[in-house]
Amino acid sequence: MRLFLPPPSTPPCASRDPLDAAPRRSPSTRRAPTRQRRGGATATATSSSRSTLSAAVRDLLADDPTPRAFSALLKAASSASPPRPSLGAQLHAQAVVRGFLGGEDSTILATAVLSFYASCREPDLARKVFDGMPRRNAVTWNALIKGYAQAGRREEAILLFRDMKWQGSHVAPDRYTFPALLSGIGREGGSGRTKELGGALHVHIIKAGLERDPFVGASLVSMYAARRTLEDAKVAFDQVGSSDPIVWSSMISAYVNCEEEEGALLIFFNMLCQDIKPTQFVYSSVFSVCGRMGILEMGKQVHAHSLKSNTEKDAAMLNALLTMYSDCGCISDAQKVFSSNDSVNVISYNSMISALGQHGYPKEALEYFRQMKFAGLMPDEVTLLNLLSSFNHAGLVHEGLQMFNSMLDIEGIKPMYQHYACVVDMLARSGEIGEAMKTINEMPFEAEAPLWRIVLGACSKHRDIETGKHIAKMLFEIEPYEATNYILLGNIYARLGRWTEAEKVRNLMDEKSVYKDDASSWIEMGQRTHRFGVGDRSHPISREIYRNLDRLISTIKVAGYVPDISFAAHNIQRDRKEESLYYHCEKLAFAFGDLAAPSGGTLRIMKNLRVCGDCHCAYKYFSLVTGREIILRDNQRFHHFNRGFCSCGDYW
DNA sequence: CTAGGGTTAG
Repeated sequence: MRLFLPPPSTPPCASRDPLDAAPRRSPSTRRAPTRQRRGGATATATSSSRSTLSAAVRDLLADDPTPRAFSALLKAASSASPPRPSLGAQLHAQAVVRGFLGGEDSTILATAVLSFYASCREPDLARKVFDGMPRRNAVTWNALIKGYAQAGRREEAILLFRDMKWQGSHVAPDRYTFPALLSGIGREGGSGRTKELGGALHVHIIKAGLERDPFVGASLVSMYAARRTLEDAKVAFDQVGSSDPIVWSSMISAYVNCEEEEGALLIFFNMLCQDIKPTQFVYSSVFSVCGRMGILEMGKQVHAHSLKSNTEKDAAMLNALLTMYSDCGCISDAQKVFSSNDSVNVISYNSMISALGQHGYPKEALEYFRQMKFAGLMPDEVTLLNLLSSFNHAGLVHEGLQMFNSMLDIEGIKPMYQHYACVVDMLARSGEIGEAMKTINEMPFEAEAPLWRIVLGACSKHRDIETGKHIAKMLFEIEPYEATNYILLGNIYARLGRWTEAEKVRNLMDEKSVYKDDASSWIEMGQRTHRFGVGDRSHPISREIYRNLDRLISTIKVAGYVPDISFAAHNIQRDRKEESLYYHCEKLAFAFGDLAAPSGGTLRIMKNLRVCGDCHCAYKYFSLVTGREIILRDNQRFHHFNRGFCSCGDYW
């Protein structure tokens, strides 16, 4: 496997100025910043399409325009990004003035106006046009249905679908109707009823004989995916039986949506076997899968594949690639992807800021933030959230609070729930549990269980037993089957050495049959991923791994490591607790990596749960005695261990 | 230069 990026021998950005890597953009070429939408074009593309479109409208109105010309320009205006409602409204008004609308033969132009409003998320304006039309055809109905569906007004879209058949006089739903409808009913909100609705539409599709249409099929698959009914999505996918890459990409994202990463990869391989050329959409999804799974080698291979296949790179694909490298622990490669991207957008910056935050580089994140504004891109809610989060990971409470308090005034972004949650986390984590509770009480949102759980975790860390008990009690009522709540409360007792009470909490879990996901850690070596559970002896060279681990433990003990048995499993006798600590999955993964990789090299290790406190301490010593850099990803963030220190500064 | 369609990234 060829490396297309230099191997990660260069240290992460700690020693590099991220601005060196970032592309230089001249602010003078930009107009006043406009807020970028998801999926929007880059700022450069936007400003040019903006001017040409305005010019076209000017030219048109100066001439003696025909209805055909109006239709064509309306079409162009509805695909402008960002949407420009005023331009279309102007054309609409001019068409009225010239008497082009209202007649029997004005259906096409009126439909063009209608779909322009629909594309601007103004279904009510579209409806007005619709109601004023003497004649309508299938295109008209479909455009209006789509307008409502995309604006999230499901019920009205469905009603129109029904009316279309009865009132539309011989206008039958066609292959355009179902995608228009399905794209709207999949999304969040709604409940059992929409689920039935999806199935009912599927029946309509079959009755209409459209189940093999790729457009219909792709939207049907994605509708089921959004409703998280993967089995139904598979049925729809098989029914299409198409080699259309969009149907396949829809199926891949269905797996991703339903958190079936392996399944998504299998579909991808299947696709390659059948010689179906992956699109940017497919690569984006697969990069994301590799990142989530933390499988760098696979990610690199897919990256290489995308380069060889001459797929045109787009912003979304490169952003997914960037995130893949970061998620696999390669922050400097993520920066390289950013630098080589000549169509960076808000999401590129957000992704980079998020990555730097997770890896513990708040200053560098802030630099990208400055660079972003300098480039004329408007920070959005996610930008601010990622910055706050980077401060939180680094324990920069003062800076974080300052940014939070000024975000509305300086950036014009009103704090949302997640911003408050991040601040509460920040306060609680740093020991200001009273302030955290105060913020929860004063914020304009109701705290949800995950936030309470964060505060509970902080109570455990800072030994605040009263607040912890109070929160735990509440959480047990809201979500009695969430194992973490019990474990955190148990930890509070355990940390204070109150073993009987800790035991009581654990017993409560058993009584209610509440289970936690088993901890596991994995490391890639060559083309394989090696996964370890706690006390796992299933690895082919298990003996050598344990021997190496024992050796490592003795060495780090000499260097000063003292085991912390408060992190030992509960159901173990006291005198065995210390020993049980040694066989935590992350220690096994390191012992294996240390054996299998050339000495002195960087090891990247992943864990599905939060890293254990004792293992965190042991890793610092591991890095000291083996001279290795260790990059550990847990379910929260990255830890970079080097020469006996962790990048998190023991604050996490 | 007459109107309508599906799938990606933080």
